[in-house]
Amino acid sequence: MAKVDPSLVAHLPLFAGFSTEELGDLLREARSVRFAKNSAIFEEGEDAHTFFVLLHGHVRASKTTPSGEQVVVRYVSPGETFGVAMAIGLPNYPATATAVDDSVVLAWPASTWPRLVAKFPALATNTLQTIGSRLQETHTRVVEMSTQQVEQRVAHALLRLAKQSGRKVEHGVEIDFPISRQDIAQMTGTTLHTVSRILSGWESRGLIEGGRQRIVLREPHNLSVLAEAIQGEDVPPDRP
Amino acid sequence: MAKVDPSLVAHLPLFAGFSTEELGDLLREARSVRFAKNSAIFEEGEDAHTFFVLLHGHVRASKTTPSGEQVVVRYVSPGETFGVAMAIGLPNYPATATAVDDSVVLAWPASTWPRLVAKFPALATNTLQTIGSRLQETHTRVVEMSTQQVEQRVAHALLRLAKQSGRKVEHGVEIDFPISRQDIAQMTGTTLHTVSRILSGWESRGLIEGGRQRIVLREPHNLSVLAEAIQGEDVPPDRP
DNA sequence: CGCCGGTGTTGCGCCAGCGCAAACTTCCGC
DNA sequence: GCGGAAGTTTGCGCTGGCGCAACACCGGCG
Repeated sequence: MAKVDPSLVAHLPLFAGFSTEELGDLLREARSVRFAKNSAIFEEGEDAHTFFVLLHGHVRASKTTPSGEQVVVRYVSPGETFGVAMAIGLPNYPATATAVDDSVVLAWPASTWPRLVAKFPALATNTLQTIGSRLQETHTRVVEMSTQQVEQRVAHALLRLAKQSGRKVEHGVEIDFPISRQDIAQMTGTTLHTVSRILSGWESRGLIEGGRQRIVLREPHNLSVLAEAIQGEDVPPDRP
Repeated sequence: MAKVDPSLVAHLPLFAGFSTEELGDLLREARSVRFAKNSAIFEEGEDAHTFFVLLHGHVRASKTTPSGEQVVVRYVSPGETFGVAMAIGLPNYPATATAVDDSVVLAWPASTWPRLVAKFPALATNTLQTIGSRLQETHTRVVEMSTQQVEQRVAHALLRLAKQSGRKVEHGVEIDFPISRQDIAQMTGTTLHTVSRILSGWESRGLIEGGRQRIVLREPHNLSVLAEAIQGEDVPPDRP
């Protein structure tokens, strides 16, 4: 637990439209907490006692099916909120959050939410925007899973990861946190075997450079070409 | 365009926590509009000039891919909001809305949203809850598409449709609006051929009763058994 | 420094579901 | 009541991607 400098977080979408004093008010109620790499921040089903803003590091949100398979819901980047279950009326977390890297978060007790929202209405509208974009992204994912082949989906996933967490590196853009083939499989609805095969193929074509929990995009452009590959070039069957 | 009786809509989630006068205020700004079966309410990409509450009928929200394939995002039931793009900061509708039945909606000009939210903060929090549940549902869909076979996904889709729009009928529960095999395919990420085969199979087993744009669930229970069918009964592979 | 567990690669066989094609049924408009 | 369009069913062959299995690699720890 530590004090947080308001100026460091003032630009985050969640705090848009807040004055310095208001921001101070808000931050006074938060604790700053550190989570070690691979530690759980909260578990699916646990009661949603806290909501978070990620300050540093990366967090994976995932859901587990009754039969034990995991699906990655999203990766959280610094500046984003997560664990806002109670804001949308859920008493329990709908997913598990794991720090994939050493991470630092701001944490508010969920019980403060109603009071904070009443005091700062912008909090509700800002959160609405955030949840709205996530809904959009998730719909995009559904559309991709419905219409595209595995290879294209993986390409899209990598490009998205690179955009949101890419670090420029000598020969391209590297995804800035440890990510396994298994993780990518769980993001795209396929198996680690298939992902491995696809990445191997791309690596031999020079599109990417792989490694243990590590991926570098060497030719993002050619990758996006691959991602948009058309399968049905003919006229779409319309509705009446 | 017509007046709307506040008492008819007071119980809707969007208006939770509103006094009768406040509700009157809100409704005064809305028009009531009728859409004929199969008419478009708005199109994907169009600027989001209006937001809606469905009073009567059923509306399909769908997205179209660059290559022309359609994916059904959801079916809207009476009492639900739709077209709230601007509330989440989008200038354009992210999907197309089509009346699948003769439908009646309440329509507000999008331009009134900021003023309404400022005046009635509950509007923001209620919408947040709504969008939040939709996000949950969409995540569920992603998980299903990632882990289940087509047959199970179709079973889930039918059960969900029956729950939200089922009409009790002599031999079971009928889905209360016209829905084609194609529609179901677009909800579950498969083809109308596969859906047709699956439904035929179920019909011959007496689980359902089909017809042109019509489905009756005769044995919902057995259908849910089918939906939960386990493929990997073994121990799940954990993370470290 | 050598072992060991987690991670990644690759070959092989199989099958769920797709694509194509053709026929059939139902509804609607004329 | 007749024609045609939309929706549905069904057969058939093919293939993308899965499941299994074996192996290779890397990095950390004792």
